[in-house]
Amino acid sequence: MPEHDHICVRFAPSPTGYLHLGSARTGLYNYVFARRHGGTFILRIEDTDLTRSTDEAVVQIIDSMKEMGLHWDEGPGAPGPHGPYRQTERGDIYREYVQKLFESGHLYPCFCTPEELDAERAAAQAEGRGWTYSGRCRGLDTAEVARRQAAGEPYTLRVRVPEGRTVFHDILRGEVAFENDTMGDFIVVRSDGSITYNLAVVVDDVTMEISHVIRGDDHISNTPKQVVIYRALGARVPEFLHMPLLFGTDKKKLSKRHGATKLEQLTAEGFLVEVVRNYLCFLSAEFDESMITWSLDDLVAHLDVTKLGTSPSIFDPEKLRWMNGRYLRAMTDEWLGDRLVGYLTRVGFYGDPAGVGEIAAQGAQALAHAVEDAETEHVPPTVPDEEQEALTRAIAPLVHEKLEVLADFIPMAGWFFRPLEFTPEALERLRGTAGAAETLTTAAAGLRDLEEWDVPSVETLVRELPPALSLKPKAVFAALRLGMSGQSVTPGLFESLWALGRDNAVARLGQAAALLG
RNA sequence: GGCGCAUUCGUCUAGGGGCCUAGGACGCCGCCCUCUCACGGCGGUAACAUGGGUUCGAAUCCCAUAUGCGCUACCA
Repeated sequence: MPEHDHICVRFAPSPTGYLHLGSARTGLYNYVFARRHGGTFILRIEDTDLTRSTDEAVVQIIDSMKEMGLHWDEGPGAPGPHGPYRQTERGDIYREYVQKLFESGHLYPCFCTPEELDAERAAAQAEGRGWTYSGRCRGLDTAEVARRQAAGEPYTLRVRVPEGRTVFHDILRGEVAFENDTMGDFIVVRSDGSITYNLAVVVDDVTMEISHVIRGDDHISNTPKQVVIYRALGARVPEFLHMPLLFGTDKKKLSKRHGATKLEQLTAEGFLVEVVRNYLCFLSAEFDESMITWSLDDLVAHLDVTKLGTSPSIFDPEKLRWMNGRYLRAMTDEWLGDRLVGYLTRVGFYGDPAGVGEIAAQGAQALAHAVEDAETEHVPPTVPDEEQEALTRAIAPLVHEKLEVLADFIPMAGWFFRPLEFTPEALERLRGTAGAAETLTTAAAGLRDLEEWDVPSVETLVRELPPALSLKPKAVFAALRLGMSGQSVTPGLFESLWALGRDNAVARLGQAAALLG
């Protein structure tokens, strides 16, 4: 996009809640675009809606941005030449521009009351006609305006929209045209003196010298109004890029009903930010496996925002899971160990392995909700003791290829951290396994007497068991697996026994054998 | 209602007039590998919204229709 001397983009969320994944995606693309073209990335908070905006939401948005690694050049906490960066702090600027527009004759006062307008609108609706403002106050002469203002009649300021059509360029769709009479003379300053969204964005984008407006395509219909304002201001109209929206699996705009829609919840479920970030980028773009492990810098180097698709994409948790697993497997065991320790700490696993295990058994979302509750109440997570941390790192290689999300660690390996325990079903299964008691006692004795405590020795011993006891290997493995863990699904048997440590392994098998007696 | 945007397997997409009996990925199914669960490998299932044009030839161009979404506010 080289025709601009300086590329400057902005991401402008309104702080009415946490950072929605769809918005996160918009922020991402803005960031990538800015970095790719050596431009400036501004974070602007659109908090003109006082009733819905909260400072807490601002903090959350900032946290999410930081977690994704999206650093802004200018914005909250990063002062620059285009500040302030919250709309509520830009009142003087807006007033100045309203003055300008008014003096140049692009604005006129309108004394129509909301009631009158509503009535007109209702009438038009009843007849099945479209409605736009009639322009009744457009031709009021100055004397009358002065008289009514003096009388204290409330009024709004409307834009004198010119005849003709408004055409703008969208990078993804080309020329988009609107007939001007479909927008009517719209309000830009309310009767209480506050200004409306369409004016605020334009003034902000003009004063911030934004060269490219990258936002969701739900803004396409607003764009012609904004273009009219740019023209009235004599300002250069930026390039637009309206990205397709993100939907849930029911083809509706993504919302809380679709489960995880915010980054924090996804990471609490065991997804990695890096993966969520990349996944968000690859929607609306061609998928290539090598992209899975891309870093933010790779994204900047390879992702061409101007080649996105134009139809809405659906957020597919299944594919995200798969990508997460691929990413995990591409990393080293040490890396996985670090991440697991961090994740398990966050979800409170080390403080209560059994309790967290139960919650996790109800599903990743249940776990995420529990984490969210703890975090909003600022409950400090329990850090692992030395033994727990070492055990986690020792197990990491054993579960590495079995994990799709980090949370999968808990059902797969949580038993390592708890005393041996059986559900009635598990015990039943152990009883039903041929030669279980004999297998357990023999194995326990063998392990106790093993010369070297390493995986090959354990394996050799265990593999000698079936012929020695005249049992099928399957039966022997099943008995030992159940006997050491109380579960029928675990990481590899030999490795698990080894990781347990000799004493622990022998003790567990002994306990299990005792239960059968 | 008006205006706008969108429309290829269930999902993400490739495709920009003949290379398409439409390719890849997730999911799903089957087989192989295998101590459970997985990983991995192999194979399979499944789509051009509909109707008209234009053209020797259309998933690709044009027009309608349908469907979805958005805007149509003194919301952002």
